Amino acid sequence: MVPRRALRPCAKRSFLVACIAAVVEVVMKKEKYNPTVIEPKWQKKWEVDHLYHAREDDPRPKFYFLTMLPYTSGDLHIGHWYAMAPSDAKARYTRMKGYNVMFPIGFDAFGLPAEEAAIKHGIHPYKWTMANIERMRGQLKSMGAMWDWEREAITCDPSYYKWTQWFFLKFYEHGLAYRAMAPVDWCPHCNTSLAREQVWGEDRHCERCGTPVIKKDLEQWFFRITKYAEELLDFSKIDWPERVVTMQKNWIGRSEGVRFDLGIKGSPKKIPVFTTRPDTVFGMTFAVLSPEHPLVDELTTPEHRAEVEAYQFKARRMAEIDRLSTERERDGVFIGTYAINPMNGEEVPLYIADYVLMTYGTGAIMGVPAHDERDFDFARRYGLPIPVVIAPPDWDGQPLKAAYVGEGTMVNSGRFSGLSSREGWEAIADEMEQRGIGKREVQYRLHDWLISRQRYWGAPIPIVYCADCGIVPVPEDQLPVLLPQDAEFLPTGESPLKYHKEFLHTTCPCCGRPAERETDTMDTFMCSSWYHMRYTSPGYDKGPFDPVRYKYWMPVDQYTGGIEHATMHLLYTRFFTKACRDIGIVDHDEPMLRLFNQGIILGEDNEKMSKSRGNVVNPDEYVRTMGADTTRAYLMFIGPWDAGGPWSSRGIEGVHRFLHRVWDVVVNPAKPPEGQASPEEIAALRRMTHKTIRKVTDDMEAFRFNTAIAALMEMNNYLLKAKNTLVVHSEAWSEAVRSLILMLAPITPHLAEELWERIGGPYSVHTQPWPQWDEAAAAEEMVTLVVQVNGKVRDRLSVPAGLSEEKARELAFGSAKVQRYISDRDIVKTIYVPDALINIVVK
RNA sequence: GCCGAAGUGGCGGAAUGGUAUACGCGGCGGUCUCAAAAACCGCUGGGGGUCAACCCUGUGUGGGUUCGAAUCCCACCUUCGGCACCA
Repeated sequence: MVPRRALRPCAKRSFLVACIAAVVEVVMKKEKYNPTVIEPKWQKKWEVDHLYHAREDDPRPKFYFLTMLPYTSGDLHIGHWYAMAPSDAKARYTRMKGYNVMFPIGFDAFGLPAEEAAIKHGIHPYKWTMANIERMRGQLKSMGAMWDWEREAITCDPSYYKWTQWFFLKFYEHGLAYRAMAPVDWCPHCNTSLAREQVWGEDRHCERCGTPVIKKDLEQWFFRITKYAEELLDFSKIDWPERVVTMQKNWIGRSEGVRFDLGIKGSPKKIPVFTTRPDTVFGMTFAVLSPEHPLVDELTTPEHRAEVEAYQFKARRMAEIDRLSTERERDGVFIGTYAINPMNGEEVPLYIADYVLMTYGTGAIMGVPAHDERDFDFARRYGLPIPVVIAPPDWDGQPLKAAYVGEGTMVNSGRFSGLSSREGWEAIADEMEQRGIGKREVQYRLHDWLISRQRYWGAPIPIVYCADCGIVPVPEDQLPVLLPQDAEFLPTGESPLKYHKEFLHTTCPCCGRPAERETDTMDTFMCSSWYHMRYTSPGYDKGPFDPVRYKYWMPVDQYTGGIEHATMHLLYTRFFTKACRDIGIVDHDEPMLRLFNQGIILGEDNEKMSKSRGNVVNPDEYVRTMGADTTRAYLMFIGPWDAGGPWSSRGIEGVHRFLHRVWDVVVNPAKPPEGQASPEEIAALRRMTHKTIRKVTDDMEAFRFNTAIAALMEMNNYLLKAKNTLVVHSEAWSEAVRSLILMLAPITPHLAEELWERIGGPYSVHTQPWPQWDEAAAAEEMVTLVVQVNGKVRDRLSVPAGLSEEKARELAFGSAKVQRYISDRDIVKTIYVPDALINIVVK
């Protein structure tokens, strides 16, 4: 409080004026909208009444509405609000439409930031995470969303990760989890390996910290997601945004081709290669192995060995360090051996080059410079011939200046010459298959999912390594493998588990002799791949979920969240479901039937919000000053939800004013003299009400919150004018007010509940059915008929709806404004769009 | 480079073949006030006009289809997002 004497004279005066105004208001009984009072009041009541607890014995059809769970980073920012408030509005709307809606919430609680905090501030990750959850719960509750808190799940809780480990064991048992030595992406800052999906951008940086990654050879655990590559390309059972579907398709990267064997001069060995262009095989003038190809050593002749090994060394260093160069030279080294083209018996030099990746196809390719850009560059560099075998449509027979990768007519291709490249593709593939030297094959870009993380704060991988028994899964009845509480966090970032003797040393579950535990933990995306399953029955302890309740709720009917998870969480969770189905744990194919991706909320300066830019919006502040309802409604009003957009502190004030005016319409209607409004006035009011219900219903269905709110604003503006007229005494007025409150309920739940109570509605507004519109009441009696001459608007006429064409034409031709443009011209024709427009075409 | 989305007043946006700019912000004018703020009421794309009627023009740029195009087609430009030698 400011001491009284600190007030300057003018401040003193305005204080007095404010006091007088307040007194006047009380005397006049004009009550003001006060969200800071009504919001906590209703939140408390809803909680006490378990208003949002979803039950399985409800007779209405079930609807599982889910929003991606938040990560326990510590503070709820406006981005969380943007993801959750509109989603809550849609869930509430769905409930009012007659569904038994479950809208759960939980926390994604494992992960690096907790561990970083431990290293930096000496606070245990568990404590840090739990404190954050406590704080976030309070912030989430201030939003007034209809979350069923009784279903809350926290992924770092042993009662949760026990089942994460259980899923791992099931996957292992069914051959879907395996351990392999592989060159993996390693973040030198986070000191852990990463899945391919977590490495981003041109410079291949770590998704979390931005540090460029390096390659490291490590023994790691993988999930066999590639087994599902083909099925994951099938989106026919789900209704997901095209954007996500495209991204997943590209990520999986299916390509059809032929795998065939190249011969080797002076050796019975074969080199399998993969190509998507078997039609170009006669244009092969060299072949290339990846530097890491297992045959390199054997096929390198002594006189080339030194050079080859130097290149291999260089390639390896490149893979580890030099990842920033975008303009990579396509160089390589001849290894002294010749490969044989099985189609024409030609001998071609065999190279190694780092543009051929060991991780795709067979790690070896045929080099067809005329019809592949990379091969073209390579052949140019080493002076290799570039014969054309697919003639471009208007080819003049001259050497190509660039690779031609399109379709054309086959030339210089033996008996295949003259075929179109498309026909030749099939013909050559057929011949290779008949001769037993090749086979049609589908390749995917997708790699298996690397789940090992060399960090502490994750679910331990339930595996024991025994000198005698090898890899031994921890038996189910010994789950969970608990994370030790007393771990030491080293600033080197190395996993504390490695140095925790009691954790590391154990006995083999198989033979009972001393053995060591796996010290890596699981990728947190493993935890979030099944959290939606857990929500169906969170306390259940005989399995990850209660099969009966699971069957009732699953699959998720509507999922919402950010697009950034398109090729990570959203792909993993689909894989997870399919894997569980094949194991027999679940009986459906897809986890989430419909998906909606919200956009990103930007700072007031139209830039991405960040502390360094100083453009971060704190939702708590707005909740304190303007209320949660205003903040919710404003976020929905900014623009289309999937587009995101910049925050505006002026914009939110506009929405706040709107809510004040709603309050004014409902709580403080004027008192016009007694009397009856005219039938026309009543019809007009009803038209407004029913048109608005129709518009808002359509918009809510399609997630168009911005235009729904605009329609409610229009209706309220109408009511503000009407409230001084006699219509306030009519049933149409009560209907209008009721409808307005009901339509606001999903968007501004506290305000709606308060107003609903004040008009005497039965508690709660959120259990009321959504209002229905009457098409007849919504229909316009008079419409504006636009009169055009040659497509230019020349007049606007107010006419009764449903006007006949003849009558419309008569009126249009009767218009003086129109006559000016048609009087001395020939009328070619008229076009009539009922209740909208008439266009007179003249010459 | 390839793939995808999008370009509309001063700003966020609305309109997906038929009145361009709904709704909100901002701005201008007014009411209330000693004054200001708040609130409320008007006006508000640009240019012209005897500032009235009215006219011209206008949805990234240039073409096209159509009686009529922000909307459909072609080419280009810009911005954002995804992919990164995937044979």
